[in-house]
Amino acid sequence: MTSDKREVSSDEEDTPLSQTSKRRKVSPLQDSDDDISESTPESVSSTTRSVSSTSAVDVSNDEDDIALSQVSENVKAKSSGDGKGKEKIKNKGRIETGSRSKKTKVKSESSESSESNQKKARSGIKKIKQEENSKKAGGVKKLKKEENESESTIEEKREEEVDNSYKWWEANNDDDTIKWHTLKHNGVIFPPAYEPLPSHVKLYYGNQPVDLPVKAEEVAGFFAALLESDHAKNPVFQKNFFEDFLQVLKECGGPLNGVEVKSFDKCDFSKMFAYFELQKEQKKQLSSLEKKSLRFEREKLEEPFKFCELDGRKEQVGNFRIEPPGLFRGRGAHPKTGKLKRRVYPEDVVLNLDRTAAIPPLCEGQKWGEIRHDNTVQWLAMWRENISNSFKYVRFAASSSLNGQSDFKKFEKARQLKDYIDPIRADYRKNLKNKVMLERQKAVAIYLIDVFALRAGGEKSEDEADTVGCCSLRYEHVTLKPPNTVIFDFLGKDSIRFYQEVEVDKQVFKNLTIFKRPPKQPGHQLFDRLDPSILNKYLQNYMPGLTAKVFRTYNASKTMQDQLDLIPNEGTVAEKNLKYNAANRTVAILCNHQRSVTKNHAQSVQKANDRIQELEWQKIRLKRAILELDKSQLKKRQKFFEEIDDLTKEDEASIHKRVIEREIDRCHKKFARENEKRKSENEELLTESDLEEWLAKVEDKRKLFEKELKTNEIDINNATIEKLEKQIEKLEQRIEVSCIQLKDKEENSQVSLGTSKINYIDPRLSVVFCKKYGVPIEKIFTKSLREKFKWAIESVDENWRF
DNA sequence: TCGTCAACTTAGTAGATGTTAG
DNA sequence: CTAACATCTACTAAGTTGACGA
Repeated sequence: MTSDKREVSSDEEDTPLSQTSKRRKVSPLQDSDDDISESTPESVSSTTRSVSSTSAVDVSNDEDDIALSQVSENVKAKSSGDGKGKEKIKNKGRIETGSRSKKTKVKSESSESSESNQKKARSGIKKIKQEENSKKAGGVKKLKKEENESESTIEEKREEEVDNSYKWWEANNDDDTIKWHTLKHNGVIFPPAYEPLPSHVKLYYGNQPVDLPVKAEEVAGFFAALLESDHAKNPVFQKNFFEDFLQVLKECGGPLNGVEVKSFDKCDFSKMFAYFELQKEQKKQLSSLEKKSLRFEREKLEEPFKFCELDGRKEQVGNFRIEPPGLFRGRGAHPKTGKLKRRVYPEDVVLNLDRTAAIPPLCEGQKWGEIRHDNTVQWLAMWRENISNSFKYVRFAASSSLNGQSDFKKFEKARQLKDYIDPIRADYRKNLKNKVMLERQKAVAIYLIDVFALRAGGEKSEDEADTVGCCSLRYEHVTLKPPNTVIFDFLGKDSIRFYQEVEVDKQVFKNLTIFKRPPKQPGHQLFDRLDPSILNKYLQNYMPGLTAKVFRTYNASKTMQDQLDLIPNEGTVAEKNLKYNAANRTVAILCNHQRSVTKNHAQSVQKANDRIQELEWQKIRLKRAILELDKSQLKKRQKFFEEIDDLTKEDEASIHKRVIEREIDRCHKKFARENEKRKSENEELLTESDLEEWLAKVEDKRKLFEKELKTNEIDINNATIEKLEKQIEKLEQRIEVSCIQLKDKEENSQVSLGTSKINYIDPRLSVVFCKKYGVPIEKIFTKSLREKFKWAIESVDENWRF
């Protein structure tokens, strides 16, 4: 289930060392590289070790640099010998995130004036606030925007339709700070109350059954349910779970039968686990009718929550169910993994809807945490979660107009980058030699982001998994191998490993060397003067709205376009589909989108290989048969018979064995199944002798194979050369198909195509591909993707290019 | 100027559902 | 038809980013 792709190290220890509340970055001494010697007023000291520069820009930084020696304690230092054993130096002064003063800003209510939004100012649109407007839903009239660069201004469509066929992409929707004018919905679905276990199912401590209070039993159950998963084997998970479990247990007065639960190791959850398994099994056993009616009930319950009304139109809601309580399943080496995720109640939930909307009813005695009317955001409800104290949102579905619009914007922005990318690239190449360290770091960072599709890499707190992106790369994540090879090895988002050995630009290599120069050491930031906000601010100078992540979108879509361009318009739909997937895969690899190999991947590859080998064997047999009919063929068609001795005797024997075993197995199964059926229909059962009979046939076959192996002679019952050749041809086709499928399977086993398809590849590329190549869109986009990308499907002709 | 954080986007996985080989 | 396998969806964790406040 879990693959080795995600690196987990649970042996991490926080060592409080310094009192500094802030993480300090370490900078190498000013660059003395040969390539910076021209003098500019700004020029920086070129003395290697001492900082003598008085130049404007970098002085202060240099002073920082001097302070280096003392800095190590302020630094998030990870000494890692083998990359496994990590040691964090924790910042003591960290503030507990929990105690934030909650300033509820009510944007929508407050007037125009408070919103100094540039976008608004620039576009000079009159905001139409929800209040002013809610009555005339749909009849929204906006002033036209004068400076919409790329788009021709389409006349505003004033549609009254209250269905979901609203085509926002045909409307002129220029303001996105106001997300809606009216918004009505029915709230959220809360998880069902906990149902206590039957009294015979218990946690055991040692061999004593423990009578847990209901609340504690629930928590124990969360763990029990995961008993056979990797989580339950993770010591951090166990520890966090157990702490929270004991806490809950204490709060409800301890076990009812006085057992003292102290040590995790003595807890035996297996009875509980077995019970859950049993329940699962029973659920599976239900008749299809029962299942159907259960499903029907569920649908009925969910129906009101599935949709909401936005500006008078019906739109789908995404995650309308509140997340149920459970154990937090953090990814990678998350320090909080296993902690109890508490139950969310109505009073924890903030609803967002318009002023005139009916407030969804609750049960007697319950009330919503807050009702808000904020039309500048696109969430319907939210609550604060207790693991990292952040918010969870109930939002629109992916197919909603609002999400579609932001998607569209995202891709348009990425497309826009086309027009700026050349100067940007020229600049960062140039700046690789900039005398100012900060500029150089920017240049290298953008290079990495552009070329290797790294993420921005924001700073993370100590109570999250230690993962990095570009700006947060540390000394130990980059290994330099002269002349210009770099090995990246770090954990990125979701603790997915990024490992690449690549050749880089000479100057980039040089700079990385500088960035790693002593006194820097493992644990120190490579880009000690950089963070995403600095980088993004810099990027904005090139193009409004340009940020680090746009490069990923741009490069992904650009790559896809290039790959699609290479595909010849020929072959079957299936073949084209395969080619599309290959293109998709290039992108996924670029973005490092991985997935874990499935539990039985190896096995299924083995199976497929066996299968192919068997086909080969059959083919060879047939060829031998031909030769038996006509020996002279061997000389005449050497090529045709070249693989005839490919299989060793051992290979052949093992194939025989496999085939025979499979057939025997099949006989047994068929026998069992058949009798099962007859039994239920009260027919006469097959007897053992029937089975014997089948097996005897297989045995005959086995003997035949055995003989064949000895004599090399094939039993040709009245086959002709022509017939044999026909069969061979068929086999060859099957072999080829199987090989392609296998290859595809192997290549895809660790690569996840979905993420790039959903988030990075401009869907219009896929639509154009389908149109041009006559591939049905259903082959490429699943139903939900077709809904999400409706705007692309309906708006593009086959000449469109990214 | 800086840190914080709300809001939105991107991410992999578990389990449901659909498909197919046998 | 059934099991095995592939595919899809729901779920929720984990990123990025701009706005905000001190």
